[in-house]
Formats: sequence, structure tokens, C-alpha cells
Amino acid sequence: MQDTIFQQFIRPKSLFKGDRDVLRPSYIPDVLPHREEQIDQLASVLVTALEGQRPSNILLFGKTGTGKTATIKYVGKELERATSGAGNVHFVYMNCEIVDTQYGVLQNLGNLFIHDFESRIPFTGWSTERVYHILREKIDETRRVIIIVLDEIDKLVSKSGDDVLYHLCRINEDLKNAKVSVIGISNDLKFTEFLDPRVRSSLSEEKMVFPPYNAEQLRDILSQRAKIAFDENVLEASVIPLCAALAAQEHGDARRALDLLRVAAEIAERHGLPAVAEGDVGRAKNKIELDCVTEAVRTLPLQSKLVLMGVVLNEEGGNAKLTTGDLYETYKELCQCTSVAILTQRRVTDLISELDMLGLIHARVKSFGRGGRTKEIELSVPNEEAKTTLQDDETIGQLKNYRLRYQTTLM
DNA sequence: TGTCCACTGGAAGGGAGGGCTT
DNA sequence: AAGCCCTCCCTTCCAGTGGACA
Repeated sequence: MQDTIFQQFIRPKSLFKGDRDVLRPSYIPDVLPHREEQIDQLASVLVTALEGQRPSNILLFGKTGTGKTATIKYVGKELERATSGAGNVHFVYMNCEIVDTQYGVLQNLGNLFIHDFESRIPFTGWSTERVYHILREKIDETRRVIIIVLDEIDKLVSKSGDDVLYHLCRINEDLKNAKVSVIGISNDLKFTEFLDPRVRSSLSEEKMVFPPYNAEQLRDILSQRAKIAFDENVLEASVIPLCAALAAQEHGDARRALDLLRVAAEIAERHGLPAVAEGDVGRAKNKIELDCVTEAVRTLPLQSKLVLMGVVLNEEGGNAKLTTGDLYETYKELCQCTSVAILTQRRVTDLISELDMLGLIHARVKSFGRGGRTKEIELSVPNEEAKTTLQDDETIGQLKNYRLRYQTTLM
């Protein structure tokens, strides 16, 4: 094989033993280290379902990567296993970041109980009230205890209010044969403040908080998965502790720790190395951060891209901090250049807030006394990265080598 | 102490676009 | 075809505001 034209393309032996999905956060292992307490607590509440009774509604809190989703899915699996054969408990999971409207949640839930394709609830067209009616009917027909898990429930509430939760919390009053209990999962401890008091008390019959993992616990989690994912001696001794330490710094995020390990291994593999070294973890960290930025920028709507481009070009022109007014002027200029409709300043302030929430820019309200009160805006990601990704957009691409006409500097 | 600037950010509502019902 | 419903994106209107300045 040596000296043939194929030599350079031969892929080195994979560093992964088998399925690399083991290192993805979506993988649910058979054992969840350091979540025994939470599992027991959940089991003690949900055991009621096995007796055919409605378990209390539960709210789970905890930052990202603290194992909330994995734990609840694990418990759900166990619960269904415990009832195998009888099947009198049905466990339903829904992520409210993906389905984030009232109608959407009811429609998706409803369709889980409708197996006949013809009579499925359409994704639009019906009144919410009607969808709720069907859902209630279908749930009642099951004659089971239904446990509905709403992940990222805070996203649903902040976007569409608490009407769905109100419906779901009082659905039992209208059911004759089935029983429903709701489990909400949230990153945000304070989200219940926005709920109607009746919904709040009903939903938080039981509350649980998932603490962040510390570095030691993260090491255990990584070691457990690494055993499944890699052969021995593929990881240098310092790799897992380093991944764990880096993730522990970020509020003990197990998801981040797993990503670091997986990406580090992929990098080492691509370089044809026989093992993963400490340096690969550093490279993985940079790659993950950069990928997050490019992905966030790439998927922005055009108007937001133009606003961001305004920030990028201002920074390039030496105007690193700008006000809403300045940015709006730049934005209008860019719209004219690209023949895009100009939005109002009110709308652009919302886009600025969205970019801020995505972490692409940093905008804080600042008062300049008689100079008025406005936002001070700066880019919070590398300029080059943002610009290159923005220019991949067909419309923004027209602005290559564009120099701003309007330029001011902040006092 | 009051004024005033340049906004901020809430509220209400319009209209386009998707699709169902009658 | 007309009449609904729901969501999304956007506009219009406007009360509220932190702090420099007179």
C-alpha cells in the first residue's frame, strides 16, 4: 500500500471503540452517577402511579448539564419497565424549547395519543380550545396514569404565558378514567414568579433542585462513559481530569464535559494520533466555543444579521462602543446598500436585545445625563469570526470591503 | 431641585401566512 | 368562497427613566 496514491487517504484506526454517541448528552446510561438521591426522591413521588393513583406534580430546577433531563428520562424508563405488561402508566416527554406555543404543546401532546394518521391534529387551523378538548378525550380513553414531562418549561411560560399549564393542571377535574400529573423542568429558579398563583401552587406540589456537579463527580461521569467509548490507553491520564475541571468552572455542566471529551477525541483522531492528549482538550475547547458562535450567527434572520454587521463594521472602524442611535444609523445605511426594507428603531432595539441574549453582543443600558439614556453596545465575539460567517450570507456578502459612511464615536 | 435628553421597553394592534370548517 | 383560528413579525404610541447640567 505504501507509495500508492491511496496512502494519504487511508483513515487511521478509529480511537472510538464503538458508538461515539455514548459521549453525547442525549445518551442515557444504565447508571447515573451522583444522582442517586434525586432518583430516589422522584421514585418515591412517582410510585403512586404504580398504584393507579395520580402522583403529585413536580418541578425540577437546575442549571444546564446538571442531569435533570437524563434523570427524569431514566426514571421514566424505569417506571414503564416496572409496569411492563400492565402498561397502566404512560410517560410522555416534551421539550418546550422546540415546541414553545400553547397550541403547539397541546397539539403535540394530543397527537401522541392519536395513532390514526388521518385523525391527527393539524399544526394550525383549529382553535386551542378544540385541541384541548380532543387531548382531554384521548387521554381519558387511555384509562391510565399519564405523566407529562415539560422540559425547559420556563421557555414556554416566557414566550406564551401560562394558559397551557393552567389547562393541564386542572385537566384532572374533567377526566373520568385517566389521571394526569405534570413534571416541569426549568433552568430558571425564578420562573414561577410569572405564573398565575393557582398554577404555581398546583405545579409545585413537589420541588426538587439539581445541584451542579463538582470536578470530582464530573470525573466519575466521564470515566464511566469513557469505559464504554474507548479502548484502554486511548486517553492520556490527564485528559479526563482536565475536561472535568474545565466543565466544573462552567457551573458544573456535564454536557460541556462530555462535549469536550468527544471533540478532543475527534481532533486527535483526525490528526491520526494514537491517543488523546491534554493539548487536544484545549483545542476542543476553542473549537466548541467557535462553533457556537458561527452556528448562532449563521442561523440569524437577515435583519438581525444586518444589525450585527453594523456592530462589526463599527468596531472595525475603531468605534468599539456605540449607542442604539449610532447603530441604527449604521443599520439603515447597510439596509440601503443591500436594498433591504428598513425596520423601525423600536424593532431594532428588540433585535439588539436578542443579539445580547445570544451572547453575540454586549448591550447595557447607560445614562449620559443630558446626553440621554441609551444602550452601550459592543461586540462580544471575535470580530473576524463574526464577519466571515456573516459574509457567507448572500445578501450580507454584498457588503464585502464596504466602508461605513456614517461614523461617530462615543464620548 | 427641576429640566431635559435619547432612549427603553410595555401595550395594543395590524396584517401576512399557515390551515381548518362550513 | 367566506369565515374562522393561531403565530410571527412588525409598527405605532407612549409613559418612564438615570443622571448631567442649569
